[in-house]
Amino acid sequence: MATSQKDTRNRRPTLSQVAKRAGVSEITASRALRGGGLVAQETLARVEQAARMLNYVPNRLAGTLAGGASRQVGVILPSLSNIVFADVLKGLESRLEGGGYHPILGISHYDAEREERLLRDLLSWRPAGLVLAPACNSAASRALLQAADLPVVEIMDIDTDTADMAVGFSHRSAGRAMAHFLLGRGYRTFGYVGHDITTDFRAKARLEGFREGLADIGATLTGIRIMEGPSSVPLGKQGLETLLRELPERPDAVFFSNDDMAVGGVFHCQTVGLAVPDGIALAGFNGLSIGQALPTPLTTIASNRERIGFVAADNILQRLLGKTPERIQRVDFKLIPGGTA
Amino acid sequence: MATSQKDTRNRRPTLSQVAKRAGVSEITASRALRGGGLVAQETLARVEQAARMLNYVPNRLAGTLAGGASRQVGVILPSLSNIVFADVLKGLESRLEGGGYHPILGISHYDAEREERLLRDLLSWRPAGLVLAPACNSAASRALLQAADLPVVEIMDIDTDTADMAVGFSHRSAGRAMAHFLLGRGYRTFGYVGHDITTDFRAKARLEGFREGLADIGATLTGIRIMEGPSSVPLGKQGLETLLRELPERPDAVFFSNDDMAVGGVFHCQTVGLAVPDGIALAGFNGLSIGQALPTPLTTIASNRERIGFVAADNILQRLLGKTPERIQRVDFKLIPGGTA
DNA sequence: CTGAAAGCGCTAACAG
DNA sequence: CTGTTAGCGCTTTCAG
Repeated sequence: MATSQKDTRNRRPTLSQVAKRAGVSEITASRALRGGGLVAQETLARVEQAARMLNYVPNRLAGTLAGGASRQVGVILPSLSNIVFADVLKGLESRLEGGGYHPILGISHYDAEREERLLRDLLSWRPAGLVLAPACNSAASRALLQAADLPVVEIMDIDTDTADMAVGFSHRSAGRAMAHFLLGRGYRTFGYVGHDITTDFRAKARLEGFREGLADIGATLTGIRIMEGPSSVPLGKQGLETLLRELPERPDAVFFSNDDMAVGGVFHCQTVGLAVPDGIALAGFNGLSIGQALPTPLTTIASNRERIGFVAADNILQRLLGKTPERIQRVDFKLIPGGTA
Repeated sequence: MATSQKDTRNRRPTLSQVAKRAGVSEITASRALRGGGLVAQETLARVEQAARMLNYVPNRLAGTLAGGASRQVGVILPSLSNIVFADVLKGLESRLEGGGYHPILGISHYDAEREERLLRDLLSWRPAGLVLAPACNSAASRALLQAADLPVVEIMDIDTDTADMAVGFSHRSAGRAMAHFLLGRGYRTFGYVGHDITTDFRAKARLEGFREGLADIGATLTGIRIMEGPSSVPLGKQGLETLLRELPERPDAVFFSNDDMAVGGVFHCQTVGLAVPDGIALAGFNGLSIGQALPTPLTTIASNRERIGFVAADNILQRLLGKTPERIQRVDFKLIPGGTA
């Protein structure tokens, strides 16, 4: 009876079975399997063989609960709708994987409440660390993080207050940089086409920076078009079309919330036969490969997203090794002149 | 001494502390917090308050170990380099999140050995289920899955043997469909530009299907250009350029391994002033929004990637509820005529 | 180098 | 509706 119950409930071999088979105690089997040379060569071989024969897969829930380190890292991203956060995740995963760690993922959809719930959920798995691209700056989230007492890396922007560590660059500065570049090219009237900035506060920071940059010589935005929904190529196409229709005079240059949107702008111009950059100059943000493959490469600002993910993961791992990386790590943007502005 | 040790090691409040504070036993607190109405209203309120005051975050490692269901789902994808698998992951996450589950992620990089290691690693967390886009068909992986005794969904292609459940469509059929469509349009000579098909066996299946489809009327591929590295817009651009340079006669139509590559092809034609589709017809695969936003929308085959992820997650959850979804669930492709072929 | 004992934080199984 | 008892599978002490 008791046997049959065990059979149905959990047939997976346990460490104790491995130990029995190898003729050693549980703890010796444990030490052998975890490596570290605390066990005689011969014993090690016997345990390893026993494990192999039984097709043993350790139970890390038990291991972690008993005091081992977790080897899971919580990751909260606001979206997976464009390649940007996929790139970040790729960088994260590649560094974590190297250390034997795995990301547990949550998507906040730029929603504070959701972010908070995710934080709680992921924390309940007692991860070794946390990486998040904050969707906003909620006090509740901050409190949770502070109390959690584990390495936390906030990624993408470094302008907001940091609970623990931050990796990324200043989006505000990026906006300013683009403003200055376009001014340097001689453009004097400007438009902006963006996706929903009430949710994407980094896009908003870029826009603010852009405005500040223009203000440095007294220039301003003559037209702004904010589209609803997540950014995309079609949305940018539609956005530029709308902006130009609404505006009495065509601006010299248009800055887009990101490259997806800007490529859409390029397509609009191709469609209506408007020359770029002579008829109108266009600039994006992110440095996606698609923009660079256009017949006329897109003027944009490259962000090193994969590296941001990689460095963030690395910071967590460093911390777990007892080191203390810089609180704020810059992975800076780079302006790409391109040919559209 | 003992106290100070406890302080440093783990200051997080436990269920027992919550229980004490609420004046009930641990198990009552447990029942209260898990919901289900097994506890008196008043008791529930007291426990909830105690938990809130202590800022209690349950330890799911302990919970799962003690017999609860895991609420983690292992996910293995071959790549995050283009939007395709990000879309899948998005669909997966959105369904899992609704059920209170979270994905633990691994990227196989189309490598069998790596996939196997990931499988072991993820299994060691005792997930409630597994979703994977197989990178290949390794026997070792299959054995692991069979022995694991948990719901497993293989996604993307449904042509290969399925260990448990499968969600997706036949990539071979997709290739055939495109061949037939192009033949129907009157094209008679064909080229192919792809990325590395030794690793991406789904792209390979599409190519084989395409060949078969052409063979149905005795047509063949006059030129094939396989590029190294992961697919991208620049790679497709370069690929078409190379193909056309190498070929004595320009083919009527070129099929690309996917939309990223095909958009690159479109850009090449724009660059050299080759008319599409009159000078040359181009077709892709995936139905990415970028292709549809081109001045001339790309002829392609749309795959419903987000839905594949969603359905896969749903199958896992169904299974955990004791239901038995169809072993093979079709989320079919759809040919989009577009204007480039 | 190996082992015995104790316990991580929680929940299933029985009782009341 | 609530409590007691006994683990889950592993690792940390502390002893040899």
